[in-house]
Amino acid sequence: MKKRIKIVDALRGEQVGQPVTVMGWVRSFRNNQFIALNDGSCFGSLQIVVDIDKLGLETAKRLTAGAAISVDGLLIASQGKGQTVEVTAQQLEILGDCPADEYPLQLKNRPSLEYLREIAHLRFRTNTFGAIFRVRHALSFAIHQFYNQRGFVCMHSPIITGSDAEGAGEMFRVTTLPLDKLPKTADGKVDFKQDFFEKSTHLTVSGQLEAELAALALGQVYTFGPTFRAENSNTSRHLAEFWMIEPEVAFADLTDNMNLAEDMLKYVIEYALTHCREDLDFLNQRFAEEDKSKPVAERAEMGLLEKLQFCLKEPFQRLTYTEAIEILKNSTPNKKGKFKYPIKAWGADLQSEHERYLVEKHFKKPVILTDYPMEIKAFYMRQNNDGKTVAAMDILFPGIGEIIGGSQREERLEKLKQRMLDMHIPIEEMQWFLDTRRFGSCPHAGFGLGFERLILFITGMTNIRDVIPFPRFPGSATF
RNA sequence: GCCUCUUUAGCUCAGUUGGUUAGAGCGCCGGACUGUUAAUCCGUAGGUCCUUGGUUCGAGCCCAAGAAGAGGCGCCA
Repeated sequence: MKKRIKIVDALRGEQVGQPVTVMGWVRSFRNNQFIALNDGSCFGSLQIVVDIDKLGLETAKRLTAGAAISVDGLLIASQGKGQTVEVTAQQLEILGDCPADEYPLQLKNRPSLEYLREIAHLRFRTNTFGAIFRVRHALSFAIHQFYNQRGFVCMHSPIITGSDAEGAGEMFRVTTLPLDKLPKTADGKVDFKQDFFEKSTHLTVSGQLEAELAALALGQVYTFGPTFRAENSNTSRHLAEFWMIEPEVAFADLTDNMNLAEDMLKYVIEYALTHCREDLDFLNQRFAEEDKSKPVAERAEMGLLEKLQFCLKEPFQRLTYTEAIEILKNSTPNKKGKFKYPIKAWGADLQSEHERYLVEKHFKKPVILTDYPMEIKAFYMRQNNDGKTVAAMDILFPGIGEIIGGSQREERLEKLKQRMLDMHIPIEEMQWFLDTRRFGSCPHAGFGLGFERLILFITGMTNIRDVIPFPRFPGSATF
């Protein structure tokens, strides 16, 4: 293959006056003269100027939207308005035709996100999804960079787990047993001794427990991997397969945990703002247009970029569950009976409507809620001295709700065992986990960040199925 | 899983109280065009009105069931 320069580099204009080869996909062909060429290396397209007589009508007709071409030419300062550089074509080769009468993406059409979801294999080629997936990459990279700079070890926790006590919901079974004739034991149950791992196994719902094991030796670790939930969740915020970041830190308490989470979120937002400017500008514009079509009462108070910058300069609002209940109890919607689930007493689990009120109406900024009632939280969270709350924290973001859930972990063996007994967690199968508390236990804390929810927030998209290349959800594993 | 809404041309959508031959913009196809910027201009074609059943002289429109999609809720990240 001929050596090409990427369009992102060509647009920088440093090579003006030099012969170049560029390759990409035609976005549009105007006036028998101008090709807008995009190669995915950046949001923008490069203008190619062709001489129709030299090119020939037969070739010109094949310059349809989506066609892959290679162009040799001279990179020059643009002779027209609207762009700084362009390429005058000397040689043009069509690498792959794209029949316009069959190709579903035409530049001037406005396909809906729902329609693009049905052709997810092609939606990468649109402005919107190009921008989203470049931002997704940048955020992924920024997360690794953030933890690397702080001396964390990236830990690849297992995807197949033999533990069914991770405590985070319904799991997908992993098996090689023949489903049409399952081997049975004497008492009629499935005989997993004959399965691949000689035991019952599932896809992981969390890497946290494994991360704890590593953190109690390496000090600071994080996982960044796929996570699976077999829940029948039909919302714009849930996926059956999603990516989660789970840091775990030894010698850290709940405050350290909150500081780490807030620092990380701000770091990656800042990273996106400085490294994805062009893509975010487009998404910002898209967000504004979407907003305009909504009824006035539902419109966002801030634009996308404004919202991201606001998050950087304001400290997140930190308050306890107990304080939040007081605010909610005395809130106008609660008094006027506007909540579907009215706040009556301490101990109730907060619903989406309550979280949204706190974040979007009361504080108007990201909120960290801490010290939840023990009864509504997981077994591994550290019990507070009051005997009724645990050192948990949830970070709530506008529009998407819970983006981070975490806690200081219960490091005291007896308290942890008692809690597991109370909650019917099979202690015998969890000895490997309890060993951390037997041998050199120490205070430690961690949290889980839903990667796609972070991308939702930063891109201003509203459906989680639009920020992962090939979404998996109940009834759908196409592509 | 529950509630609400939607489904009309390739895409995005109008379609009046149930009444003749179902419309628009864009795209596609054909033509024109050497400084365009979602290029523009001219012309043509294109429909299982989601499916099935029902009411009616007559259904895109009313009723029932089903399918697909979206939004909200629950579960959570």
